Amino acid sequence: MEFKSNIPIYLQVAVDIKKQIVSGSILPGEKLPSTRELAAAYTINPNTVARIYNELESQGVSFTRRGLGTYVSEDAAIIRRLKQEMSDTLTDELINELRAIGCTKEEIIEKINKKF
Amino acid sequence: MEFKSNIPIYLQVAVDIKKQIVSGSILPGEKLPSTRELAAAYTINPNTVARIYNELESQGVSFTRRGLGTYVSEDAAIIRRLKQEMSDTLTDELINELRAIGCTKEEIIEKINKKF
Amino acid sequence: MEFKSNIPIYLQVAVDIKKQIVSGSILPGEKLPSTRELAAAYTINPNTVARIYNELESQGVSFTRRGLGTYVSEDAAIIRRLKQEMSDTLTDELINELRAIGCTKEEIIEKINKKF
Amino acid sequence: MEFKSNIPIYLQVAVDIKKQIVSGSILPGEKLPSTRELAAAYTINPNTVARIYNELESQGVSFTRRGLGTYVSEDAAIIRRLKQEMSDTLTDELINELRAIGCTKEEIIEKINKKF
DNA sequence: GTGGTCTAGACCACT
DNA sequence: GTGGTCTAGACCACC
Repeated sequence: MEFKSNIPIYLQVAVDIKKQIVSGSILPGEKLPSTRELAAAYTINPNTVARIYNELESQGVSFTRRGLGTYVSEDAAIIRRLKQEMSDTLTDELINELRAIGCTKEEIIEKINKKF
Repeated sequence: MEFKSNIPIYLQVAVDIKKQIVSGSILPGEKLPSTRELAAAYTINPNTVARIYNELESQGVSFTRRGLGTYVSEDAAIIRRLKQEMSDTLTDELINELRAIGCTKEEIIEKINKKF
Repeated sequence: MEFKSNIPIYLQVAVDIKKQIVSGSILPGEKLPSTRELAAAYTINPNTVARIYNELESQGVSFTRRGLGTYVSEDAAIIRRLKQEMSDTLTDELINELRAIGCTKEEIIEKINKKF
Repeated sequence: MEFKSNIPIYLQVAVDIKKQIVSGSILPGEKLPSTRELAAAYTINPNTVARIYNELESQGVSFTRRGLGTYVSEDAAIIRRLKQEMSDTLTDELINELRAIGCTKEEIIEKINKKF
């Protein structure tokens, strides 16, 4: 994965993991990679991974079992909320960018109907 | 403007200018800033500006008048095509992301109806 | 301030600051010490202070102005919620400890009536 | 049991034992563990245990029968006084904290009525 | 083995 | 000056 320079790595990776959770490629209750594994996978510092897992945990997306590892939350409501948030963000971006270049609401909806 | 590290600056600026053209903040036939002006505005190298104007001209978006400067094309069809291209690219990208996290077409359209 | 060994420093200091906010010795909107100042005051590492302010911010207790500093939230509802949380925690502790040594509810209430 | 770093271990263990006596999990007249047993139970030094029993005996909570061991006092008045002391100390501490964050007597009593 | 915490020191962007 | 991020390396508690 390549990182964008203007967004903190820990946020980019957190979003990446959240996408995998929301899309179902990581299941509720599933164990996430160990901090050292993930650090190696992204070639980042283990402390940065700790921060990522911290971020996820503070959002209720994951929880940790001491000495065992970090797990995805099994709470379906949280996963739903997460999907809601992420799709809202993406939709907002879509609307703003298209509006900036002068698209009307109808044009946008037409595009989506055609492209999806 | 902030540049992303993984995309050439000249492309990022070209897209930025094209957005302004497509949205109407720069009008057909209008004179674009001089190389030195644009270099100063974006705090980039004048060589990079030359590349930007090359890029725009090769797409038919602008043309140069020897000794006078660079002008936006007056051909409405080209501007329309440009808007079409840009909005398509944006829509494709974001729809892919939205699909990846499991959004249906109906969900997206509903969101747009609500937020626009 | 002396730290208890079994509780993370960043949590102890965060609680300490929250007490000051709830009790009114730090007012809503007031500027908190700079990270380096607080680090010196508690003789801890600036990184640990960053974590403390992070913790407070993620709880909505504070916010930061880039290049200016960290400020206590001006949202009265958040301060109220904070007081609620902290008094609940203390009351729970009081109840649990006294119950552990065999006090009845009536004894506890009598004590409070007498001591307060 | 976890020890706090800033309070002598012998005092922490003495309090722990007194809690058990006051709550009734250790009965009046009951034999307390031998020095070596208690040292093993808390993984502390036998010398520290001697100090603990000294502390208890000086408060009249326990007494030693030469060659037999240490026993909890059978004097109900002493146990009552002990309970009084311990619950007073605890209540004082926590009431101070609650007052410091601006809780009124009524709020605390209401909370206790709700939670107990 | 796991995550959690802390220090030290660096570089960045913003004001 | 401010906070924000990241790396490096250490030690701890839990399993």
